[in-house]
Amino acid sequence: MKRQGVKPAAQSRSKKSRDKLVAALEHLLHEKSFEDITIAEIAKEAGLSVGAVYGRFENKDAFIPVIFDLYKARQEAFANSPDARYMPDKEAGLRTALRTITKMAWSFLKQEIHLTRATHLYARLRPDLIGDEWDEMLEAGVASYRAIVDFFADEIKRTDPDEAARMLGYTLSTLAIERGLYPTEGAAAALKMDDARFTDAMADAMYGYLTVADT
Amino acid sequence: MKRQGVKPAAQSRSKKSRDKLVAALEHLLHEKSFEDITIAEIAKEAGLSVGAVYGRFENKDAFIPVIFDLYKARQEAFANSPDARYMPDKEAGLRTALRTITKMAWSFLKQEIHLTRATHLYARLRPDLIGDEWDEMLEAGVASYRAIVDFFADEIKRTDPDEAARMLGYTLSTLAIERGLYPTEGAAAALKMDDARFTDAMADAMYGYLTVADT
Amino acid sequence: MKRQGVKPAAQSRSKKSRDKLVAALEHLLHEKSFEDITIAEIAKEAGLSVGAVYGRFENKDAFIPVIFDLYKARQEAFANSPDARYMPDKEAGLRTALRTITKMAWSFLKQEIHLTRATHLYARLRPDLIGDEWDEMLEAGVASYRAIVDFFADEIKRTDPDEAARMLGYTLSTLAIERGLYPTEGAAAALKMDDARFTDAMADAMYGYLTVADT
Amino acid sequence: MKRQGVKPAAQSRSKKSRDKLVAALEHLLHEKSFEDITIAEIAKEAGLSVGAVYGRFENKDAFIPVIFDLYKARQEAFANSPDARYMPDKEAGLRTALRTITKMAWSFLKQEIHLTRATHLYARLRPDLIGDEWDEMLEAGVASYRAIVDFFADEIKRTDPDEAARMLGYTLSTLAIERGLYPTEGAAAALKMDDARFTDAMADAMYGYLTVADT
DNA sequence: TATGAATGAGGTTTCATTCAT
DNA sequence: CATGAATGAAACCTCATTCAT
Repeated sequence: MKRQGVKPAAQSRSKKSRDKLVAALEHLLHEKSFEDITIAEIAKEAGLSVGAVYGRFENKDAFIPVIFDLYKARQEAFANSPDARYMPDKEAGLRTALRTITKMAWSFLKQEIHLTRATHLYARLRPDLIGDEWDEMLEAGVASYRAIVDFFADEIKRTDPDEAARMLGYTLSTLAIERGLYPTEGAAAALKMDDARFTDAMADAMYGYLTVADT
Repeated sequence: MKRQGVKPAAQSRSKKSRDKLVAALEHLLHEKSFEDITIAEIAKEAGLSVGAVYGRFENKDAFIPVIFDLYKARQEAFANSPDARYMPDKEAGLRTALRTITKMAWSFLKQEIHLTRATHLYARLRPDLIGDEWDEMLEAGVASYRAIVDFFADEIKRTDPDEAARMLGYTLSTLAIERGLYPTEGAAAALKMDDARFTDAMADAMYGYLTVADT
Repeated sequence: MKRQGVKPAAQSRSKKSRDKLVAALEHLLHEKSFEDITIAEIAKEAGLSVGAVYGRFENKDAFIPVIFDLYKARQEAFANSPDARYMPDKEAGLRTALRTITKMAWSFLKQEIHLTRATHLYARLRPDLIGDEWDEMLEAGVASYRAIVDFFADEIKRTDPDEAARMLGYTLSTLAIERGLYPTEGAAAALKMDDARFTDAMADAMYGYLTVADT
Repeated sequence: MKRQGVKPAAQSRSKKSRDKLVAALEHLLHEKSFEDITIAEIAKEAGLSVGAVYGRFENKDAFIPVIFDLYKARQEAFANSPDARYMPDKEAGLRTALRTITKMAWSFLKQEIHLTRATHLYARLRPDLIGDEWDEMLEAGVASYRAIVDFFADEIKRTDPDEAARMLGYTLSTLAIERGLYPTEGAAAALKMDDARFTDAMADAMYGYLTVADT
């Protein structure tokens, strides 16, 4: 499915321009929100003209899906990186598995805070601009959590493994992102723990959730 | 502490105008984000002129603390309402207590989604505009969770009750807000549960967390 | 002639209010230009309300003649003060007389810089708001210079004493005001002399002018 | 030194727009004060849009240095024009030289009254917006007067030639500007002379000043 | 008459988008 | 295709003046 608003790159020069613009945007996202970034700034940062931006992107909104795509690409890259190569180990048990997973997720988040922030924000502000891949990505996440749940089925007391996997995904993602993005504002401000303690606490909560019967 | 940017109201007419403006803003927040609301709209909604707005508020930013205050007031009102009158019951046990609490919190959230959304957003976008009361509110929340933790001390295995109370507060608040505000976007989109099941799941996760030894 | 725009004061309370307003305006003129002073500021400085200002003055412009009147009153007060009691002395001669006069004029100027500035500025910006008294004041000045010219007629070579008196008034006033009001800006900035040397230089220029035959 | 607030023009179209804006401003200055001129008027007069104005000038204040520059350029142009080509002549003497100079200065002033008015006003209202060139211009003026003083050294009785040159510059400039800009208001209103008589009177005053011993 | 809240016209400024070169 | 100047629709904000209390 062709992404709406993004123009095709007929020449390789264009492809390069597009990449420069995306890199420029990502760079600027480290400093300020997308809302506060102007087209002129993106152009300047990319070493291109304003007109060139509109040669590649139909309008400013067309950059938003790019942020999503970038985020998704980073996530996939991380999933395939040595840091994320993880094989669950029956011996070690569910709790250890969860602790490993939360550490990995946290590690990814720290690397990509600016993209996560923007993605997070615009998934809420402009949900209309996200494509179906978003759902696919979420479902892929659910599937990988489901694999864990199935792998440790004997330790787990939840009756609905799909629901359990979804709650697992939702909770870990939400808790990590909130603290990752806004450690000093909002609810996380009252959380007086270091990162290691925090990831373990999340793992413990999930361990408790999974191992408690849902009557 | 006088709120910066909000002008004092010497006449009662002025007080009424301020109230009208605040009510107008709150009403508009149901429909759109603060960013997208113009001063002219607030004025019109309040049945006043643009100048009257500036007579009460130094500039548009001066409305942001008002949103915080409103949110805080609603929370306090809820805490003192019959809906929130809850006495923990030793017989019923920790798990029941947590399920009651999550239901109550969820109920409040549903009532005040628009304020929560705005508060949540601007606590992140403009942290400079929040006063110290925010921290006080957070700490009050921690204290109430601490009371629960202490009350059910015999059921709880966590060694650090303060840390446990903070994790409790952080998790419940974060998970509820995320689903409450953005049920169909972001991580919550993959969460296929009804509200009752969701609040119970949160409660279970916290029950599991508290009753698992932290080795 | 009733001053246009200034309302009559029927009660003595009003008279007092008017005086308070005028004093407030004069005080504010020390700090900023009339243009930059708002009605609200004048009211506040006077300890009155905005409405009370409009009870005494039809509009903001109605304050301008007040500035003129104030200036005129100060000038008259100075003219009748011991500092300005000056009797020309034949023995001492014209040059000495001129030096005395320039010193006196300079002294007045230093006292009333803020009023002179405002008067000067608004005589140019809003000439329509000055009454006939201005011309009367100018002519009174010419008359007093004419008295000097006549008194020292034997030293003076100018054929037209009226013209000489007018040039005298114009030059002394203009040169003094420019340096007095804007010592560091404009032409005065290049004038590296102390005040005494400056007043003497003006006197010398006038002495030279009067004692040179006009062919 | 690049002028602050004025944006660089990369394309020649832009340069033309800037020129159009400056010309438009100058044209409007014939009719009203800078204060009373709006950005929209400048834009309209230049046949451009409001946005185009902000493309060339950071804000309204950025026009003020332009007025100064324009004034300076006009002065330099005049200095190099045939009208101002003047060689002092020992035979003719100092008095003749001064009369020629005052006539020339007056002639320039009459040509550029609107610019002089604006320059004069804003040098006082916004001294922060003038660059160093202003001082340079003043000193250049002093230097040219100093040349006259030195040239006619034998006729002159003043002991300090630098001071004499500065007083000469200050007096001629100040007296001419006052009458030139506000012939019917302020002190000049009482000056009943035609222009020729006035320039001669200024010359005579300066002649008298220079040829009187300063004891 | 006094008060000060309310009015609203008018100005400045921003920036996504277009388009002549 | 690239450039960046030009457009113009909003938005914010000010303050002299009015007017209900």
